Amino acid sequence: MTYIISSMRYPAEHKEETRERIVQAASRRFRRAGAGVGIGQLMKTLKMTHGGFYRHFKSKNELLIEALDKSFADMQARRAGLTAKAKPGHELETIIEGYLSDAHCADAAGGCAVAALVSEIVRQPRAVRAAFDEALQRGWSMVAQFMTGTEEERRRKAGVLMSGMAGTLAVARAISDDPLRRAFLAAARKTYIEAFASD
Amino acid sequence: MTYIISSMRYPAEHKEETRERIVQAASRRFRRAGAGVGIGQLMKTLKMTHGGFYRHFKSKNELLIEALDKSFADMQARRAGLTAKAKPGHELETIIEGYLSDAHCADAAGGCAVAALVSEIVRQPRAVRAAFDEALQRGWSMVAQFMTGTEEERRRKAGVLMSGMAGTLAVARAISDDPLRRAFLAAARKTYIEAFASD
DNA sequence: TGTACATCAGTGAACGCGCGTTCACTGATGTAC
DNA sequence: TGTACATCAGTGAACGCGCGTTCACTGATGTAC
Repeated sequence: MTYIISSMRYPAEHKEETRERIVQAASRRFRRAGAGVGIGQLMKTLKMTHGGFYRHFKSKNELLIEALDKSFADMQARRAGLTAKAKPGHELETIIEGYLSDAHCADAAGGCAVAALVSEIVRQPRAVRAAFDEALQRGWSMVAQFMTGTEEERRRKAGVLMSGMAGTLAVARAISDDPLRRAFLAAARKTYIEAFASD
Repeated sequence: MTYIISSMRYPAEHKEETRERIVQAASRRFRRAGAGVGIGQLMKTLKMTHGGFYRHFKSKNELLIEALDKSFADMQARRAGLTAKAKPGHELETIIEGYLSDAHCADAAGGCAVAALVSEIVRQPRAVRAAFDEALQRGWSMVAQFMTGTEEERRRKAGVLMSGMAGTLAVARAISDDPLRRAFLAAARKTYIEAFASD
């Protein structure tokens, strides 16, 4: 009974660590290069071969789902840190400034998964879409706490704000002229703050 | 001299017609299924084989660019028709209502290319990105005429509005629950109209 | 402490598949006479 | 009007390539004694 468990050659952490390294790398890669990134390319980054991948995940979709979850969790954590340090009553402003910053625009790999992958998600299998969907709602309700109105209203407002900013950020990334892109982001920050954080 | 010209077997329109049918089909297909759609699949829709494609385009990228231009042109035309029929002073409201309508949400193939393809565009070759970029600016300046402020301000406001709505629409398409999606779109229409069309 | 054995994370060849692109061809049509 | 010929839009086999996934294997490590 305990035989099976005690016969593990590696410390239990070893495998778990590799798995996490894969999820971590995938989370960044997918955001930077899209959901079309191959298992082979990905494993090469980790100095491993593609075959070993299937010791950890039963399919690429399983990885995509976990990588998305990781992206959202990281974003959530960073946002929590940001709002905790913000002047009370200015949390929304801080969120908007951060989301539409030049830094976030330049760092797709470490940024919001919605901005990086929106239009690709609709084309993914049901399970992936469902994971994305859920994470989305979770992310929004965190932002909703800084809104005014009934709970329903606050959740909706948060959704409109966050999805709008995601679109704006994604479009900003498609603008190739540097000063134009920066001016566009600045205008967007101003507009979103006026519309959502000026009560 | 005239020999070469006069020796064409088909009426000059024939080839041009086929080419236009390809662009038309591609324009819809790319918006529905993403830029990853294959030449083979596409030509099959038109009851042709993939080989003939290269009589009309020198590469898939050339088609992508033309299909994007077509998508933008169609959208522009539809928008012009909509605003022409709108009550004077209510053009922006009409644009927002139309863009964030349930109908547009359900019709990705016939809808806005930005909402359908934003996050994929950044990963396309330079030439494609440039075409997208230009079309974007053209589309925005059309909407800008209904804004207030200096020309610069109006263009920026138009960009923020349109890119925000594109993100919101793209996210709405990822929401799988039907009533939730509709409520989300309704909330978005209200928010965008208040923020942009209530002067 | 030293040796025999079991485990299994990771390797790399192989699979079937669809991709973008090329190319020798076919056959319907137009023109020349 | 009838026949011979030229054109070229469209066909379909073939190419090299990367994909997701499978699988027999290797070899470093842990456990049993």
